Amino acid sequence: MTSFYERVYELVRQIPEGNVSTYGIIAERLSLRGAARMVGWALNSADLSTVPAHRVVNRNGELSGKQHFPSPDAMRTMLEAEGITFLPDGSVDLERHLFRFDRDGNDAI
DNA sequence: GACATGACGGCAC
DNA sequence: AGTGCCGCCATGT
Repeated sequence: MTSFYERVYELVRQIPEGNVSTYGIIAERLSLRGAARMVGWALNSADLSTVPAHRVVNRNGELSGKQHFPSPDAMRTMLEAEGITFLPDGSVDLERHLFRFDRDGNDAI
């Protein structure tokens, strides 16, 4: 039985390079609407080498999870390396990089 | 088994 | 428009 974490990981892995998603969208995708916290929590136990957790930001485009990376700047650096642009206020330009899982997010896991 | 915690989000004030 | 509170669900103690 697939654990709750694996579902989150599988979904996050589907976020293409140069794109980001939000905890809320992922939670909703897992029928856990309103429980976005669970997503971040799951990522906390995720293997950063196999799960692009850096591509998950809060609904405001802020890197709320940077403190959970090896280095606080790692998240931003990795995103920039993928071509993601940031707004003057330091948040991700969601208008430009938000990935919407356009019904292509394979719900079969 | 109950209580507190947590990488969020929405709504009320 | 900014701040605060409550809700949501899985895990750890």
